Amino acid sequence: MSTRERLIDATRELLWERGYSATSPRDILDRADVGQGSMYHHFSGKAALALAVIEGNRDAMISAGEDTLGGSGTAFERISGYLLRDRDALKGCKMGRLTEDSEVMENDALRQPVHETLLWYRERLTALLEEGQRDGEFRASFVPADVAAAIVATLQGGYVLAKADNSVAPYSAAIAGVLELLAAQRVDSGS
Amino acid sequence: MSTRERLIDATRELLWERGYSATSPRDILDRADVGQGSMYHHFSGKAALALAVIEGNRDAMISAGEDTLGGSGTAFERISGYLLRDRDALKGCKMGRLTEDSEVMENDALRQPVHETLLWYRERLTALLEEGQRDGEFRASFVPADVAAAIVATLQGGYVLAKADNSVAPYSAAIAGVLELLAAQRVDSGS
DNA sequence: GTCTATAATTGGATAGAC
DNA sequence: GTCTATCCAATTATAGAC
Repeated sequence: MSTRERLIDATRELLWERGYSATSPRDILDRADVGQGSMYHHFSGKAALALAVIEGNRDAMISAGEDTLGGSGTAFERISGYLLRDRDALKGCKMGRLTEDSEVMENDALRQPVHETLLWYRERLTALLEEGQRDGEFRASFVPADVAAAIVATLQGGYVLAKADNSVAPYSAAIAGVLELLAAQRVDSGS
Repeated sequence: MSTRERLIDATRELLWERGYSATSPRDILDRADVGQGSMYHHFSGKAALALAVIEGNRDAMISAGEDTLGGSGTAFERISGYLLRDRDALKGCKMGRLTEDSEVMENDALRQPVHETLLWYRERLTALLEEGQRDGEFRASFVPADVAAAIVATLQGGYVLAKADNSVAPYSAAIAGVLELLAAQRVDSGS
């Protein structure tokens, strides 16, 4: 693995674990086992390195999302597959956590890929819910864009609850809760 | 207002705006318009000052929650009143944001009041949803503790979406979405 | 109780050897 | 391309005057 790749990987891990502000160049160099000069040879500084990482995360997350949400099965099956995907809830979302990092939110270049990722998920879920309503799978009694936002928010908020509780239990409960409510929207749900 | 109170207020604002790690003693002293020595006279350091603030936030948030969730009206009315309460979504939750601050989560004393606050809300909403099911207001087709976690998570995640979008729109959509799903659980909802 | 001065450490970046 | 040495500012805390 190249020095550049080692820098990217170390930064990716640290941004996930501690965020941007709390990650120092020294932390990155120690974890990548690289000298001071190498980082400033490959990148103009900490912000440029972080930007490369965050843009890579955006691409990977959108790709993974399309694999799950654009797969086969009913809309409900695809959404529940997405929500129940195996995750380390105590680590949280590598994108979502950056929204609580002021330094990231105040830097338009860094905020942009975070924005694009979460927007993509809301839009993709909106399209899937609309499809479900059109096909008669779901009742027409909810607004797809609203429920899409609620689904993404439940995931993001589930991580918040897990971290506060130092336990995955409230994350799992939140996911289960939104699925129970969504299941009741299926026309064959018997309600 | 006493020097001590000014220190507390300045710290409360800064913890909400930037979190704990990104707030320096100097930031606090500047905003409180207090000299270096005063802070170390009233508190043992930054952590002790933050603890006083976070515990105060916990007490205020639980008190405000009981006012709304323990008020009059049906369970649905009280929950929608809580969710639709006027909030500055771009500022987010002063407690929730601390869960993304590693320094806070790794300090048990600081994490404890954050945990207690979010736990209290989940438990209070669970009790309210159970009450609604017992009274025949809600169907028995959902697990109260799951939906309670989903409601709190939607709020917390709604703030994440708002910050990423630099707009309150996705926050409002997420709240609307969870309310649309919950409304369908009312026995007189016609679904 | 509050102030200014200062210390020790870390954060982020640069210089220049190899 | 990578390294070590170094620089300047900011962070957190202490000392000691008033």
